[in-house]
Parts: sequence; structure tokens; C-alpha cells
Amino acid sequence: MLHRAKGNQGIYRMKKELEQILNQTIQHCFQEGVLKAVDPPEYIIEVPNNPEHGHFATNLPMVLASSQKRNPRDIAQTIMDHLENHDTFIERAEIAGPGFINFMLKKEKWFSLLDAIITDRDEYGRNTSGDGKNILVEFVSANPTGPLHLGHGRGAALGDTLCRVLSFCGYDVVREFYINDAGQQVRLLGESIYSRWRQMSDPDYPFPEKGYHGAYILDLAEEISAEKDLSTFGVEDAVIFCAEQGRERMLREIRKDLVQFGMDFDVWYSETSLFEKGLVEEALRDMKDKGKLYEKDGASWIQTSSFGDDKDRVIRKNDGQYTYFASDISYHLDKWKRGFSQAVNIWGADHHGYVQRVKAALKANGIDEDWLSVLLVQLVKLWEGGQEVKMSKRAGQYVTLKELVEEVGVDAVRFVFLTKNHDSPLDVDMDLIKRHDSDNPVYYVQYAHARICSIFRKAESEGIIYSRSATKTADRLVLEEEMRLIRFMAEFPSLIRDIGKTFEAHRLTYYLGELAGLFHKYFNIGNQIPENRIVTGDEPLTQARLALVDAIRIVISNGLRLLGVHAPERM
RNA sequence: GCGCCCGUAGCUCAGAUGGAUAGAGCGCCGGGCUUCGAACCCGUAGGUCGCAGGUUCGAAUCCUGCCGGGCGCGCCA
Repeated sequence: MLHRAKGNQGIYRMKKELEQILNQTIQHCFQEGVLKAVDPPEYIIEVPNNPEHGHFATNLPMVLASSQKRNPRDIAQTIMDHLENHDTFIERAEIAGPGFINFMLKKEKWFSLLDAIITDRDEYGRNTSGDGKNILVEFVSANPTGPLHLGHGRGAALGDTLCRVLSFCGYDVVREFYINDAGQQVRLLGESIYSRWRQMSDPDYPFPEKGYHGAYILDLAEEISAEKDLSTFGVEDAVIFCAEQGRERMLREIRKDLVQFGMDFDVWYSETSLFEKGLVEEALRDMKDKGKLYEKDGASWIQTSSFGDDKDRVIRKNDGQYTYFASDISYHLDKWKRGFSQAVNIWGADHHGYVQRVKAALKANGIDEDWLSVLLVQLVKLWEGGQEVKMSKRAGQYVTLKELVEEVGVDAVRFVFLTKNHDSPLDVDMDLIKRHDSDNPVYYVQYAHARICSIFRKAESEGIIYSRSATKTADRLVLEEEMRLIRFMAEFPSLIRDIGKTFEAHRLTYYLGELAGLFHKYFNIGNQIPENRIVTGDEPLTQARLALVDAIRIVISNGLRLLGVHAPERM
């Protein structure tokens, strides 16, 4: 299979090249004796925040200082005097501050990057860091007892975007939804539905104490009883029937909502199936054989406390019933046995107490705890008219994901759900999310894309044929704003790589906001000074600038695609 | 009480592996369209990075203690 070498684009490639030059240089300095030969130190090459500090900066002289017993600035001078093989790469190097070396690269290096973006197009940003390894991402995993709420939506947006990013990083990704259908909740769902049905003819019929109060229960009761005469069953059979039917119908709804939200799952994994296939018993037997279980007070316990948990946990109650934890362990062992090299769980933050014990259980089974990453998603609060929209899941009064999506659209919801670190609570302001201006971050980014498309329409209407290349004309890009845009776009591939490693999907929304901002500023200088427009009477310059904004359009479009957000040509 | 997370501008939040003068959006005030989309841009103001120590050439970032907030600590699911 022939394809372009991926994963070495942009800043990443440049850093590697610079690193090679620096490594060679200090080795030669060691050999020539101008630096005392020591183990090569760990140093960084970074993109400075301050543009005056060059394109790249390294702290190499400072980390060498203690072993060399010399002033970092002296060492910097020595290194700079011995720089080799850099004629086509480094434009200028200078000592700065306490002992940094700042590098300015040749402009051609940056311009060739512009061509790389235009050539790679949809593929720009793809890398091979995943190396084809398979990774399981489990997310949403809602109980099939009610509609998805906003917290589920946030987890869904995070999970789906991570999956898209991980695929882009060369992982083989499996998306999985774990259906918690084994415990009392589904039974309770059945009781709730049955009770609502009975109440149609007998308003005084009791409703289960911890039953589900949402209006959807009544809908389910009506649907189910319309298809099947429940009075032909005894009470127990009717409740079981309602539970099964309710589970199926809720799952269908959940899936429909998720598809509408822009995602689907590869695997829908039922908790009940773990019991049916005997996996729970198998896991317990296995752990018992390994001596990780013991009996006390008529119950079975697992020794998680030996593996980082606060205390041991009951896995089978003294009435013979398994605890939720038992199926959870066997579920995760099954994930492991299915051969995934890595697993990611996205849980609501209220489950954070379980992270340690699940990891402990894995360790008890000889599995490295780093194999599993658990991301906790904090609460979503809704605000409208300056007031918090109070929700109560227990009373069945809450805004569902479906309602929010229908009101403000998939794009806005997905985007704002990723505007913050998953670990901090999120306030969603309905008034803001519905606005069609720069206050609404998703429109700000989409507008940049649409605006660029508009520029191309304009160019076309003036008879300009875009050459789709910057090779011959890019040296006409002399404005500071233009260099800044190119350099910023160069960071996109390493950003994607980082997100694939750290799972910090929100960094993508921030990046796109900043890129859109740089573009809007650039566009506006043409409003003041006509020579700074993209489409001008100067043909080569116009071609160069079209290549630049084409690249911006590509990066925005690729970023939005990873977020599951549309990149409109008009809006 | 124990464990995890958090504390950065008036508000909401970014600040990857420790780096140079800590950033953005909103809000306030003031500006910019007869010409590429004003769904945009520009400018002013706003900070003991919760507090106190420590590590280091260098700390918002790492360590310790304290203060303040959130969540979790069932033979519940």
C-alpha cells in the first residue's frame, strides 16, 4: 500500500530537524573538547509565546550549565559557533535572556509547509502515533431507563471527538456503549411503566417508591399497551414484559438521539449478556483460583486493598446476589481479553469513587493500571435569562440532550461541550449559544470558513484561476500577519498528536478559535488598506494569498470535522 | 474523618513535557463598512495566579502544610 509519509508534518518535523542539528553540534563540541563531554541532557525546543523570541527557542545551554560548570550564555555562544548543516534551515540564531538560543528559520521552510497543507488537504494533521494499535473507547453508557440528559451529551461529544482524533492518529478505534441493564433499574422501569398503565383505569394505583417519574414513562405505557393487551398477563409477567419492552424502546431512542448528535457505536455491550455468557462466574472463579477472593460474613470479597483501593469490596452479597462491581470487573476483564492495547472510559464525575477500585481489580488480575484511562466528565448546568435552569433527574424534570439539540443545533452543542476541560463543570448559556455572532464561539469559527469560501467565489467572479500551489509565489507573503498564520497552522499536527496522547479534546476548540481570530484580523487589514486584500490586481500576490487562506480553510475544516461540526461554505 | 478534583482579571475559563513581560472571550468605555461577507475588526481599563513555606539558574506549573469550594466514600444500581 503506497501512501504519503504521514505524521511528520509542520512544527513536529521542524523541531526534529532542529533537534538533530543541535544533537550533532554538541556531540562535535564534545569531541573537539570545547565542551566537557557529558551524557546528552534532556532539553526542550519550544515555540515561544513572544514572537520576538524567534520561531523556536531551546534551553539547551541552561540545562548544560550545571554539568559544564559554566555560564549558560557562554555555552550558548560555543554552541552557536559550532552549528553545522543548517545553511538551508536556520536563518539566524541568537542568545537571549538567561541563556536561551532563539532560532529564526528560513522563510522557504515555512512556505513549503503551506504547500504541504494544500497538497495533503483532508489528510493534513493525520499522524501515525497510534501505530495501528487498537483502542477501546467506552462512553455514554447510559442506563436504558430514560432519555439522555446533558451530562450524557457532554460525555458523548468528548468521546466521539476523541475517537475521531485517535483514528486520525492512526489508532484502530472501537466505540462501545455499555448497557447497564442487569440490575434493579430495568426492573424498576418495568414497574413504573406498569403502574402508569394501571393508573389509566385506576388513578389510585400505587407508583413504585423509587420509580421513574418522567413523562416519557406514560408514553411508554401507552405505546406498549397499545400493541399488547397487558391485562392478559399476571402482574409479575406484565412487569417483566414492560421492563423488556421499555429497555428496547429506550435503547432505540437513545441510539436515535446519538445518531442525530452525529455519532454511532460499533458495539452495544449488554451487562446482562455478561451473566448469560457466564463471564461473571468465570471471572470470580478465576480470581478465586488466584487467591484474590475470600469469604467473610457469608459474602465474597475481593482484595482490592492490596492493589491501591481504600478497602476490600464485596463482590457477592450474603444473599448470593452479585454486586454491580462483580459485573464491572468481568466487563473490564473481557475488554482486556478482547485484546485491546488500551482502554478509555468516559464516566460521569459522580462515579469517580469507582476509578480506584476498578483499577485495583485490574491490577489484582495482573493488568497494568495504565492500560485503562478513566476520564471524568463534570456536571453541565443550563442558564437562561441569567437564571439557572433547575433540573431534577429523580423527579424526571430535566432538559434532555434531544431538546437542546433541537433548539440550538448539533454544531453549537457539540462545540460548546468541548470548550472546557472535561474535568471542570460547564455552564451552558442558552442566550449565548443561540446567538449568531462572535459571542458564540462555533459561529466565529464557522464564519471564518464561510468567509474564505466567499473570497474564492469573489476571485472566481473576477476570472482568477486559483493555481492550488504556493511554490512559485509564496515569497510574496511578507506581512507579519501572514507569517503568523503559517506558523500557527504548522502547530496543528502536533496539537492533534497531543490530544491523542492526553485526551484533552477541548484544546481543539481553543485552537480553532485562535486560528479563526488570526484570520479575521488578517482579513480586516484589507478593509483599511486595499493592497492588503487577498484578491488584488497583483496576480502572483493574489495567488499566494489564495494559497494562504486555502490552507486556513483546510485546517479549520479538518479541525471542525474532528469535532463533528459542519464547516459551511455559506451561512 | 479519609480519598480524588478544583482555586488564574468583575464574570466564564485557557495556560502540553517547569522557561523570558501570565493570555482569551464576555462585560464596561471609545472607534472602524460606497470596494474581498460588519455573523468581522481596532483601542482603553482590569492580576499579591487562594495563603505560607520548600525544590531550582528559573514555579501558575513540582513537593509539604493550611484556607476555601465540588464530588465520592453501602453486602445500592
